Amino acid sequence: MEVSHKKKSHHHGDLREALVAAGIELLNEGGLSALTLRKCAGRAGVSHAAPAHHFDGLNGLLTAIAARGFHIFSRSMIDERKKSGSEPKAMLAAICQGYLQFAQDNAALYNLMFTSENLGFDDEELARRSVAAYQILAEGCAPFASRTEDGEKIEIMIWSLVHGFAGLSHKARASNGEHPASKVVFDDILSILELKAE
Amino acid sequence: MEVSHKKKSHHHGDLREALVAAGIELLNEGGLSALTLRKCAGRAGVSHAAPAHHFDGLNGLLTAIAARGFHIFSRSMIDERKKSGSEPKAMLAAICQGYLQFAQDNAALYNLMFTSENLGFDDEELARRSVAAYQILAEGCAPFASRTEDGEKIEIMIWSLVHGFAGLSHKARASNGEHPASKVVFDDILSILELKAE
DNA sequence: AGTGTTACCTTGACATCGTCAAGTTAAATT
DNA sequence: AATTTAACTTGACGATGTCAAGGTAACACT
Repeated sequence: MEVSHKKKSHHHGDLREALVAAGIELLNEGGLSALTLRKCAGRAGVSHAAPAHHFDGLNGLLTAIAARGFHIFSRSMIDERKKSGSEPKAMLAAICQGYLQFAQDNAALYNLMFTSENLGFDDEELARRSVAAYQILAEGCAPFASRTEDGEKIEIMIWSLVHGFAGLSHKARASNGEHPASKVVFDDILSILELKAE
Repeated sequence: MEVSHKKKSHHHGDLREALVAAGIELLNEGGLSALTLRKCAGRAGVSHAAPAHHFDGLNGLLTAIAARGFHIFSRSMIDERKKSGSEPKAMLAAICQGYLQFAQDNAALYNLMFTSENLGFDDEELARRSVAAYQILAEGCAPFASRTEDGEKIEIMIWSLVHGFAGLSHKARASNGEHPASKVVFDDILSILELKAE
């Protein structure tokens, strides 16, 4: 008996992973309304009821997809951070760049991760991956937390800022560019903050 | 023939309004997944296909609900602003308070308004109401736009901040209080900005 | 090697959903 | 009063999530 993850047994090679991948594909192609248990099953080449043996219904699949989303999300932030120098301000800007890049390239997945009502809060993998993503942003904020101010407040402020900007940018792209947020780039906003390290 | 709004004719008094109200009720009670054309029709006391004569399918109803949402949203910000003094900083804080109060009391409706893919972008009422809501926030930001900095950037920054904070607060309430954003209040974040009028 | 067990998947059914076509009833118009 | 039109109903269709029951291939064990 296996530990429940990574089933590589018979009929299908790794159905669980194939279903998650198919779900992300559908999300990118047609948004949340295009993501369907039956269509995921179809793309994976199995019958419509097969997913039930790997996930607790649709919400279970959504939870697994969100968990995978947070993994990709973290990678996007880390990749950008690696490309920046070691200067605190540049690093934070790079992390935010990775944040916004992911949100832009995976809009439907991002919304699923952050605004879905039906995710399993208690899922271990989802909790771990989302906390890990937050850690990256928090590390980027750490140099700017002076001893008088609570570092947590800085984190929440930056997180709110980038999260909010991502959401508004989505709407800016949906509307036909009439949206106020479309003309402004995030770096300008960060510079207004006049953050100072230490 | 009427102008399409405010049908007070026969069988039902004002079905259009009743359907929107029922939709908001369902949204508050069970989230987006509980919002159904057929259930709205049922609550309004009409048959399942009646809504089709007032809205362009489900997306049309969602659009009307979102438009009504922006109206309530604007009222919430205006109400709080009235309760504050005339000092610029207090006014902006009050507007944000009304913003966050609405987002908290109507979480599902708020998410529908800001993250739904299926709203009619081109709907006249929705566009008008959402622009009106943005105006309120923009007016609150105006005193802080120095001539050297583009006022629009300040608006986007504040909007991103409060929008992002609202979204994170939703997740903080969904998770069981373990979320970082739950311990911090928005006023603390606003004070970090050290905004100065003029 | 043969047998039983179990994990993996299929088939079929059901209720619910959005949508469409056609019909019905009541109001408005002429 | 007759006709037109607006408001709603009825019935049907395909798609969806979920459940129950069955089948099949891999594995375990004697």
